[in-house]
Amino acid sequence: MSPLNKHQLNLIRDERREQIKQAALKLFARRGYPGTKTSMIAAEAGISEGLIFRYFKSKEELFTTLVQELMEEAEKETENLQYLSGSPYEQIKTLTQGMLDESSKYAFMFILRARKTGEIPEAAARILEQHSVDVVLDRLIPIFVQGQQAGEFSSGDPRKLLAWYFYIINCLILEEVEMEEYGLPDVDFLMRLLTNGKS
Amino acid sequence: MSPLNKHQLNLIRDERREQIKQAALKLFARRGYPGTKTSMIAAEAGISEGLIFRYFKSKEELFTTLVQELMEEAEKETENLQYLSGSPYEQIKTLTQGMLDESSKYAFMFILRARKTGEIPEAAARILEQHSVDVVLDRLIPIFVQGQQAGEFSSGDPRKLLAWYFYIINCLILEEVEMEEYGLPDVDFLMRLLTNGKS
Amino acid sequence: MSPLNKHQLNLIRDERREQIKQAALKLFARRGYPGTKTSMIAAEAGISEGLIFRYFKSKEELFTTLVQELMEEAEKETENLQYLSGSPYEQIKTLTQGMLDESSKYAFMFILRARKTGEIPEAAARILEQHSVDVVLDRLIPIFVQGQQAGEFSSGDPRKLLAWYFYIINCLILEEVEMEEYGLPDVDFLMRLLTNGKS
Amino acid sequence: MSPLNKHQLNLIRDERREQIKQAALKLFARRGYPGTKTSMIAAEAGISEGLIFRYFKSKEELFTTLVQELMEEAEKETENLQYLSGSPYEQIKTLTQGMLDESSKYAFMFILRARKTGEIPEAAARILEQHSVDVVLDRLIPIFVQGQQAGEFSSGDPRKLLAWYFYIINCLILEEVEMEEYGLPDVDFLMRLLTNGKS
DNA sequence: CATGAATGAGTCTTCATTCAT
DNA sequence: CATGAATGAAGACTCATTCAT
Repeated sequence: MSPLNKHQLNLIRDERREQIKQAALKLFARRGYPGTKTSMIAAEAGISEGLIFRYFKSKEELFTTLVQELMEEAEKETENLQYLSGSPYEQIKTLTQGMLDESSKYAFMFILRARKTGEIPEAAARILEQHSVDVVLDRLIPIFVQGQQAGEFSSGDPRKLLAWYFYIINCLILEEVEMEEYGLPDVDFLMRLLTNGKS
Repeated sequence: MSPLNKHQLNLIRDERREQIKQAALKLFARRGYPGTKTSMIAAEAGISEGLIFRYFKSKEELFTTLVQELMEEAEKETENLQYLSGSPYEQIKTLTQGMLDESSKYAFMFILRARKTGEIPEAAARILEQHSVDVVLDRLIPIFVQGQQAGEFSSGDPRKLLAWYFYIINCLILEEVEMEEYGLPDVDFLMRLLTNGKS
Repeated sequence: MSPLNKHQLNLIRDERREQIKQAALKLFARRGYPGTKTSMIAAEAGISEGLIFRYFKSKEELFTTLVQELMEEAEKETENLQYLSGSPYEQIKTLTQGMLDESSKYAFMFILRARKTGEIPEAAARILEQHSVDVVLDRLIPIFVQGQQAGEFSSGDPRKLLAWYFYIINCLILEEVEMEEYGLPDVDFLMRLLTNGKS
Repeated sequence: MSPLNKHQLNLIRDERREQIKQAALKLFARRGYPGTKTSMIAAEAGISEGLIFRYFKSKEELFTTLVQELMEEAEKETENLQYLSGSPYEQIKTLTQGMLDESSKYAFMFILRARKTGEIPEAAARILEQHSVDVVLDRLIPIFVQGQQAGEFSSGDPRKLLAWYFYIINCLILEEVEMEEYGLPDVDFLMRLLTNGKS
C-alpha cells in the first residue's frame, strides 16, 4: 500500500540523519553550540527546520550524538597512531598533515571548540571528560625522543615541546581563516618549531 | 547647591563607563558579539543590566565604541613600531611578547575576533575596513630582511614567512586557552618558526 | 542653623509642587498618562527626575491629584454658568470661547483625554465617574431653548444639538493641532452649527 | 510531496498577514505607535506575539507597511474625487459621509494620528511627507465655489472654510468616541458649517 | 515522511522608582 | 531640599520546539 517499503524507508532515514549530522558538524565546528541556530542547520542540510526534530529529539541530542560518535572515531584513530611509518620527522609530519586536512577538518574543529567553550550540553561535557587528550601525546613522545636522538628534533623536554606544538596546530585548526595571500602555513614551516631548522 | 559637584559626578560617570567597557571588552573578546549577553556584561562589571544603557545607547553602540577606540590606539601603536630597538630578532621578539602579554591580550583578541566573525554591527565593520592589517606587516619586512642578512632569520619570502608567523601568533591570542601543564608556548619557541634554529 | 526657616521652606515646597503639576498637566493633556514619561515631566518642569517623587508618591498619585483638583475647579465653574450674560447666542459663544482659550486649554484637554482613554489609574477613573458631564449640558438647555424661541438657534432637539456641538468643541480642544494656514476655526464659524446661518 | 501545496500555504500566509495588519491598523489608529504594544496586536489578532515577527520584521516595519499601503490607496481615492456626482452640496456630503463611515474609519484615523504625532518611525514619516493633504482640498475648491454661486454654501474664502470644515471632520474621526446618547453628529448637522442654514 | 506555521521561554531595552551623596 | 546614578519589572524581539496538514 505504502509506496515505499520498510527497507527503503530505513535508507531514507539513515541518509537524512547523516545529512543533518554533516550540516550540524560543520556549523557547530565553526560557530559553537549556542552560535548555531537550528534554522542554520536546516538550511545547510537543505531540509525544513522541523525535520531535524524527527531525527533528533533536540538540538542538544544532536550535538551530543556528534560528540559521542566523533570521540569513538577518535579513539580508533588513536589506536592507529602506532602504524605510522617513516622517520620520526615524517611520522609527525604525516600526523600533522592529517589533522590539517580538509577531510577531517570539521571533526577536529568540532571537538576542539567543544572542549574550549564551556557552552555545551552537560551530557556532551561528560563524554568529553572521559577522553583525555594526553593519550595521544604520550604515544608520540617515544617517536619524538627517537627523532631527538637522530638529530631531527631539537633538544628539550619532549612532552613540553610536543604539547606546545600541538597546541599551535589545534589553534590553526580552530581558526581556519583562509589567509588570502598565502593560505595556511605549510607543514614544513610548522615543523620548524620542533627541528633545529637545519633540515 | 548640588550635593555632588559636577566634577565628582563626571568622575563617577567616567569610572562606570570604563568599568563597563572593560567588562564588555573581555567578554566580546572571548565570546564574540552575539555570544555576549548584556546580562553577562552587567554581571562581569558588577552592575545591573539596565545601567549599561545609561552609558551606552545599545549593545551595538558599546561594541562599536570599543572597536573605534581600540583601532585608534592600534594606529598609535603602529607608529611606535619604528622605535623598536635591538637586533632584528630582538625586535620581533619584543613585538611578539607585547602581543601575547596579559595587559593587551583582550584588546588584540577583541579586534581579531571582530575581524574574523562577520557577526558584528555594520558600523563596527566599516571602521574595521578602514584599518588595514597589512600596514604592520609592511613595517616589519625591512627589519626581517635585515635579520635574514645577519643570518638570524631563515631565508625565504619575508612577507610570506612573517604573514604565517603572525597568523599563528594571532591564533594563539584568539584561543587563549590556559594550557594547564606548560602554559602558553614561550616566545623563543615560537620564534623558531623564523630562525634557523641555530641560536 | 538651617539657612531657610520653616516658612520659606513651605513656600519653596508649594512652588515646586505647582511647577511639577503645571508641567505634568501640559504633558498628560497632550500625551495621555502612559505616553508621558516622568523624565519628560522633570524636563518640562526644569527639575531633576528624582525630585518629582519627593512631592508626589508616584506618577499615579501626581495624575490622580491633577484629576481631583481639576474636577473640583470644574465643579465651581459649572456653578458660574448661571452668571453668563447677554443673548443666548452670546452666552454660548462666550462659553465656547472660554473653552478654546489658551489659558484653560490644558485643563480641558487633560480631563477630556483622561475620560476618553481608559488608560488612567483606577483611582483617577473613579473620580471621573463621580462627575457627570451632563450637568453642564442640562444647564445650557434652557439658554438654548430661549435662543431657539428668539430665532437665534435652529430648531431641533436642544439636547441633541448641544451634545453634538460640544462634542465637536471637545474634539477641537483635544486635537489642538496648529493649522498652519488658518489657525483654529473661529467661534462664529463653529456657532453656525447651532444657528440658521442667517446672522 | 509536501502536505500543503504552495498555493494553500500562500493563502494562509496572506490571510495571516492581513489579519495582523487589520489588528494593527485598529490599534495604531486608536493608540498611536508607541501606545500600541505588540502584545495587544497579537491579542487583537488572536495569535501569539512571536508570530507577528514571522510576518513583519519588526513593529516598525508593520507600521510603515500600513502607512505605505494606506497612502497608496489614498492616492487612488483622491483620483476618484472627480467622479463625485450630484449638486455641490451632495458631493461634499458624500465625501464627508465616506470619511466618517465605519469601513474606512480606521484608515483615516490611522493616517491622521500618524501625521499628528511625531512619534512614528523615520521611514513612515518620510512616506507621509511625500503625500500632501492639500491636494484633496484643491480638488474640492471648484466644487465648493460652484455651490457658493448656486447659493448652497455660505460666502467667504472657500479655501479657509473648507480647511476648517475638514479640520473638524478630521478631529471627529480621530476622536471617535461613541457618544452614548446621540451617536456621532450626522452629516447634515456638520454641513451647516458650510451652508447658510437655509436648507 | 516532510513542511513550515505557530508557540513561549529568554534576550535587549526602557522607564518608574529608590537612594547615596 | 535636590541630584542623578542605580535598580528591576515590563515591552520588543529571537529561536528551539511542536503540530496540523
